[in-house]
Amino acid sequence: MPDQTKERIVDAAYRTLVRRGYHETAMKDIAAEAGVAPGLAHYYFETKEDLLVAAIEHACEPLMKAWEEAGVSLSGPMPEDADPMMFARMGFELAKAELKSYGGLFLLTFDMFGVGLHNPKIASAVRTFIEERRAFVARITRAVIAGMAEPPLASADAIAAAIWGSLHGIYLQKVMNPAFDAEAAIDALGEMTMAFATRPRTTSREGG
Amino acid sequence: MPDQTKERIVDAAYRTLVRRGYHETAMKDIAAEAGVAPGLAHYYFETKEDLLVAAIEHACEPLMKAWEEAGVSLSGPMPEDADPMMFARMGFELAKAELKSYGGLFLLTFDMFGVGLHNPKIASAVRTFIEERRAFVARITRAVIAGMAEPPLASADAIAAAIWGSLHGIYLQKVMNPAFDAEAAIDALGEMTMAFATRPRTTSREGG
DNA sequence: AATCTTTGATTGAATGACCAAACAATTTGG
DNA sequence: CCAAATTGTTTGGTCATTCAATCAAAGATT
Repeated sequence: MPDQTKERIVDAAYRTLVRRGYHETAMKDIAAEAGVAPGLAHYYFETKEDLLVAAIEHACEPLMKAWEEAGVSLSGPMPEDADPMMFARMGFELAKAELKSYGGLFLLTFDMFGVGLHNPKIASAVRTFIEERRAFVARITRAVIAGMAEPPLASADAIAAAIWGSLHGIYLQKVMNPAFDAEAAIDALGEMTMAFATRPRTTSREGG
Repeated sequence: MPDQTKERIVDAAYRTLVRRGYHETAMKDIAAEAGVAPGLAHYYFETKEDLLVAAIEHACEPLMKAWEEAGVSLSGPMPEDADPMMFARMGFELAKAELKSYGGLFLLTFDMFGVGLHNPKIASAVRTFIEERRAFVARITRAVIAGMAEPPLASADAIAAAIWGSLHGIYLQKVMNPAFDAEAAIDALGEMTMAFATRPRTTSREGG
């Protein structure tokens, strides 16, 4: 049952990498967790890097599924008939939902970011990871902007980068300090965003 | 000249850690960069972790100095006579200025975040690092809120967490992809924040 | 049906390299 | 002469990756 074996190794990699971190996890630890000889892990995955990427993709699957069940796909187009503001609101709700269920994925992802700082193969995976998610936020942002009384000075991409960045930063604070109230922070981000999106037209804007 | 030696080691640690990353840097590499025997690095710093923390604190010094010269201190009180909105605007300008000068510090900091995920000693340094900066943003936020026509639902701490998080997330995107337009993203964050802070009083807010 | 063959899956030990930390020995400066 | 500074080696352990050998199952051949 070769397929099940590969799956078992990826699954063991996920658990082990979450528990101990990339640099503190040895290939033989993952193999042991999978109940398999060290060599077999290399039979299926040439390098530890490949296993890290596979583990993250594997761990993202349920999240992707949850989004698609909510009618959203990371890379697909946004349904044109839907209210963009409703989509934005739903995005923040989903972001809060992630907090409850995907602690392990956060750890793994942030670990990947750290490794990616000095590892080209992982760095490219990181760039793809970020780009996908930022583009997703940007699609919603564009739709919201289209409905604004006074369009913002900033581009949709820049706003999306700021919003995705905030979510990332909030997750980071949560991972680093479980007592941190990430829900409140996401609510604050949502309040700011909504206030911005619904602000009335002004003839002269203050500031220089 | 023991003091200069210690300084030389910290400086070498900074350069080496930025160039190669924590896990790819050996104590002997730092020692070599400092032109010193491996044992001497351990003479001044018991563990590699201590050296990482020291290198970051060392690298933060010029940044702190820049802030203090601008009349701001990370932990001190905010001058009561100043216009809070002006402080907020200046904060975003300083955030943009950091982009130009402190690339190495970003790398080191993000590396520290990664290491901190599974290393208690570093994790505590990370928590302190984040907490200091978030508290700084929160002080400005509190002052801004005091001047708002309609106070926000979210607390100043939650808003500060969202704003600091956004800055962090923007820096991350910049580090991972130098072509990323981080200035535009910070401008977008600033525009959102300012629009939020200056929004007019509303009797009934939409949504629910 | 019985035996040989091939191929992929799997094993576990070996390789070659690395490193943090400890330590004993030496130098320097007061 | 002493204590702090400094050296460079040793220790005791780590690990990713390789590899030769074994195993199982599916055909192929007789």
